[in-house]
Amino acid sequence: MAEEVSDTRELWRPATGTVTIDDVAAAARVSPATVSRVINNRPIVAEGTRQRVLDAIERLSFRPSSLGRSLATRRTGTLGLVIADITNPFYPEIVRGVEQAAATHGMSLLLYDTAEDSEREAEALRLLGERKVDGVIICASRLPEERLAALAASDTPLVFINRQPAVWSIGTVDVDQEAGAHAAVDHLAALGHRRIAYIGGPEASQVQQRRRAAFQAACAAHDIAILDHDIVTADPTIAGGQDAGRRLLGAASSHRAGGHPRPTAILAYNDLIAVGVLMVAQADGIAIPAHLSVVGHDDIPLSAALHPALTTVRQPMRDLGKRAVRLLHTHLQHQQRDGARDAPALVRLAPTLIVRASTGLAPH
Amino acid sequence: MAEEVSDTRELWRPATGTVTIDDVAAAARVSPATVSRVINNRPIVAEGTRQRVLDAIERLSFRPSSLGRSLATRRTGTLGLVIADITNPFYPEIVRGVEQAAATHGMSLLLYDTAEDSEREAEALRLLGERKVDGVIICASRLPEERLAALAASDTPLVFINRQPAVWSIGTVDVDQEAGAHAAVDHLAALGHRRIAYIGGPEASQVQQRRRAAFQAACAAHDIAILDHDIVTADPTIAGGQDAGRRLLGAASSHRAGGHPRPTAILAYNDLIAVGVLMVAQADGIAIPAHLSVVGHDDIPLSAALHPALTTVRQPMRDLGKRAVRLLHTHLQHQQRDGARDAPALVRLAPTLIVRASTGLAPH
DNA sequence: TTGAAAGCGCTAACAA
DNA sequence: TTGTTAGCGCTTTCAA
Repeated sequence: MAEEVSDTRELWRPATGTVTIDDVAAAARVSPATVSRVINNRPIVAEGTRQRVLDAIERLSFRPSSLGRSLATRRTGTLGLVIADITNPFYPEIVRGVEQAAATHGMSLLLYDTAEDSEREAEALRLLGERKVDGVIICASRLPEERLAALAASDTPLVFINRQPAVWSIGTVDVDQEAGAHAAVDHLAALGHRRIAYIGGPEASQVQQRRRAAFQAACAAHDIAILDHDIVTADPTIAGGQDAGRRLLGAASSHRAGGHPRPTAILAYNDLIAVGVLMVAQADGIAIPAHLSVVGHDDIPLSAALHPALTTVRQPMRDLGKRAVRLLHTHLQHQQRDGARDAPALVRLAPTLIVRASTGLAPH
Repeated sequence: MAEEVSDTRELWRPATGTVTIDDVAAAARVSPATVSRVINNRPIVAEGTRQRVLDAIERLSFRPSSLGRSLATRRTGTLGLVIADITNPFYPEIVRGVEQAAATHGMSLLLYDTAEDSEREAEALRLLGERKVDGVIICASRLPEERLAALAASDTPLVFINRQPAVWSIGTVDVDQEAGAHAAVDHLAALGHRRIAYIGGPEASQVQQRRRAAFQAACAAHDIAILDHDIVTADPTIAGGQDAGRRLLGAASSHRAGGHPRPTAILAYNDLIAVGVLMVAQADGIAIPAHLSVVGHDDIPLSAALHPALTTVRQPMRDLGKRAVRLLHTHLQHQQRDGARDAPALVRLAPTLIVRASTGLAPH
């Protein structure tokens, strides 16, 4: 008889396509509430009942819908991750870190790649607002403060990677850019370099601003003067680096030969730019590191594979991702008990200078 | 008076935290249905009413919850994307393609990075089953057919990238591996190479199987004999390539000097492996391409930046992603009109041999 | 230990 | 053109 009923159900169901908790309840001759208790491992279910329910679940191959559940519990088990450029090898490492940490808590990832476009960043934030994710991690936000504030007005917990916004948020995980730039300049100074150029990245990036300022401070600390035209900016790509490299190296040698001999060392905003510089230098017959030393930032896998291998300020990418998730997760736990909002947290990780073959003694 | 009411509402709301469609309806003095019509741009709303509703939405800063909507419409506007390894530069390009195409249709991306682990792939598929995404794209599935069949039993439309499974699915987008391997071998043969080795990737990868088979067929077509120990496998990483390179190059010269002189050319499963080979060759003083020619697969950005730059069989990564979304999307449209299921589609894209500096005339 | 009932936020007939 | 009503699939008091 019970078979009859469940059979009928199973015949009905294919019409709509989905097996629901009510189907399982009917098949197991219990109430939906009990099925809910079983799938959520509530201990207060008689063993016999539990088995009957589990059987029915198996028989109907029931998959509880997270939509219904989310609506009822106000939890989606989903994290939003907004990143600036997935094709820049820096970011996949962060995604990996976030993904792993999220998986630990059984959470899924809604990914938005903004392609360094703040409009798309805004759109992603808008979409995430509707999707009621449990939290959002923004990696390398390019949005101006005002717009950020407007979008962050939502009640979704927000964690930033590599940006400390003025707006309220759970917190920020970033890297001590000052320490990184100092280490790089110290290294170059120790090699005897007195003329160092800096190739910056996207001006909208807080990291870029901090790296440049730290570079200037570090040079000052070493009594190294910086020529105005030795600070340039570039797209944070290999092509951008080639372009900037040509301006920095080509201009000096051809247009104003003798006027401003070219710098003996270059610090780049990221490794991709540094790689571009390496390429144009080699094409121009400028020997690395004999004639020119180059230092990057990030330590993407590519950097170790190059010839010469790139000296760079390594960023702990995976950790950035993991710590961001941890921040979010502890906040979510906290929030459940008491609704209190703590002050924004700041987790600052240390970079590491990785010395490789692209830096050497200053020429002369 | 209306002000009074909405004010009261606004004071109430913060308690629960969310503004709902009912709040807006009350504030605008219309029914929830009308608010729904407005936010979905249904044309049958009087202009005056629409304005009142829009005002209320603005005033309460109402963000419709996609959870409620999804539950009611049975559409989530979300795509699942399962990829094998986000840190392999091959995949971010595909993610970018998928993301862009998905954004075109206003869809979001649930990303799962399996780290080349089929258990995590299974877990991702399980999670996606509960999340009722509108469709799933699996890029480089590593799951054995049986398990895939079990998991694919779900009613979620499935599109594969770079795998043609036996199980039913919407379809597959892949690359003509045979054409790629043939082009590579033709190129090497034309340069006079008669001893070519192949370094394979993950055996669970259908692409790997097809590339190796095509390599063998192409060699046969050129009357090139393949030595057994000239076919090896490696992790699809730079480290894996270094390892395989050492086995292939080191073993020949040291252990059995004179017995089997080393191959004069190597075709690698992917560019990362090829880069690893390049590195150990250079470390061992084997000149590229004078003593050894190397060809990779993919054309990741790194490949053009190397010295020597890598000759490789370029895969149209972005297009793979875009076409996969297109397949899914047209299916979803189709499905709405008639529930008919078409036969699985197969979109096969052409690779391109990119000749660079890592290949040259065979020695002698 | 179990069930009944209400409700999470939205849409979609059907009426009016 | 608008409102009423009934769900979508699940959880969760409160009673039994």
